Amino acid sequence: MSKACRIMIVEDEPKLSSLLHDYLTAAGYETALHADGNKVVESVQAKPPDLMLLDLMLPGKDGLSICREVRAFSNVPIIMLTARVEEIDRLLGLDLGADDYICKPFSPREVVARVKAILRRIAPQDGGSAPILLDPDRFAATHAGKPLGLTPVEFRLLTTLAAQPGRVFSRNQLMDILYVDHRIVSDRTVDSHVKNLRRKITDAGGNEEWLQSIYGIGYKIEW
Amino acid sequence: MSKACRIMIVEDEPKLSSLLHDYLTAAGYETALHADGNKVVESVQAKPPDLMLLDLMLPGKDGLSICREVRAFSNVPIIMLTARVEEIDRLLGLDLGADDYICKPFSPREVVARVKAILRRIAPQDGGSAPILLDPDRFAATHAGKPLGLTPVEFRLLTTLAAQPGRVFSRNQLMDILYVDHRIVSDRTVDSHVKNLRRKITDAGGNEEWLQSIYGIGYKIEW
DNA sequence: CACTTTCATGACGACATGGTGATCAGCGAA
DNA sequence: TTCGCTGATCACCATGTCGTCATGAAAGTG
Repeated sequence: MSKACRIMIVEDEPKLSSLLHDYLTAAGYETALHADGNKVVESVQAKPPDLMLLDLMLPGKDGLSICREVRAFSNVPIIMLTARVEEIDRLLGLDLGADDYICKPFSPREVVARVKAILRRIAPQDGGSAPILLDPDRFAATHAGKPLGLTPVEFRLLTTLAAQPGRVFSRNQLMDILYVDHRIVSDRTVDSHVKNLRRKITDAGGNEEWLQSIYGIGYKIEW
Repeated sequence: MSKACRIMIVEDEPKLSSLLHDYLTAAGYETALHADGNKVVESVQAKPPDLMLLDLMLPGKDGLSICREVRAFSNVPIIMLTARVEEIDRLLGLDLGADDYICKPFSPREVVARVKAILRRIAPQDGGSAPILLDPDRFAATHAGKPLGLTPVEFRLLTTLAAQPGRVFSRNQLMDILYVDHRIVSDRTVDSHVKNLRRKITDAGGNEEWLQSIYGIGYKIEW
């Protein structure tokens, strides 16, 4: 399976937390739940998530303190959930170091959108999640230090897919991106490049399941 | 009720944008204006609007690139504004992921009507009432985090029904939507797909009564 | 209740799709 | 030129998916 981003949800209202869990899971994230503020900081220390959704009002330790304490040792992105708009200004003034603030009631889609936005923003510095490193400048792809030795087309293909892990690209989309001049090539050409790419990935010690085909749809990267 | 929806208008012609602003405001929406394409993507990331009106030809970054970049992190509805009818076909072929295309010159009333239509269409998704979540990008349908593992036909069928919960679709309507090429298939084929879909829904812990048959009419989703 | 229509289900064959290796053209370097 | 590399296409096979049918159950009708 994949190494999806882990989102920690700290929210005492069960309906809200399960709603968030469902939407985030559907968007390809893993979730970790805390219904009160008691063990949150320890949990973040033990197993740091990739992002935190932190309710302000909590039984046990409140979100404000949690945010401060976490910030003392971690730069993990934090989105604060607040009950009232007016609070946001106050929180901004406190300079907690949270990355975003969302006011209840919120649409789960909006939350997912902001999560995606933040994770995307910090993605470049987050090299840990992707087992294959891509360096456009050097035109080099490496896995565990081993260079894959990709051809130009293979490199563009991998870069495209890896830019949005989990998203499925149709062959037409891939060809549009691979060939800016919109030349007409056979669908099977993509298959061929995928085949070669998979071989080079496994040759370098990678997992061939990283590059998955979705029957009747296209291809995606999942790690 | 929820607060007013924010519509982002990206249009370099001042007369047009102020016209759109006036009509949308009159219709009860808030607006955010961009006269060129330079900071649009950043703005969408920072404060996602509920819908975007995006002109194709822009100073700075063009609408095509903006659409692609926004789609990389957001499912916000996008309506593209184009100068010529012929362009629409080309844009459709590029599979940008825009939700609608409007050709200049357009009547502001028409734009407002389409905006309303799209926001109404996606509104149900915001409620969080749907127990099964659909993500076209990932080609993923999940219930409580569990993936259903749908085939392309099943995914289209479920998407169609779930887009308008409660509405009954006849088998002919479903076939029309499932097969753009209008091939002739037996009515019973729909039954088969419904059967498989129901099984996968229940396998994932869902309720098989969600997908109901209406005797003599067709099928509907009810949740 | 008898009869008809409609639906659910499992099985099966036809077909579409994906994986793979072979082949060939284009192209630059030796 | 020949060689080697890249990239595009094809043929073949395996597998997944789809459409249809037969059968029995359920729903509607008179």
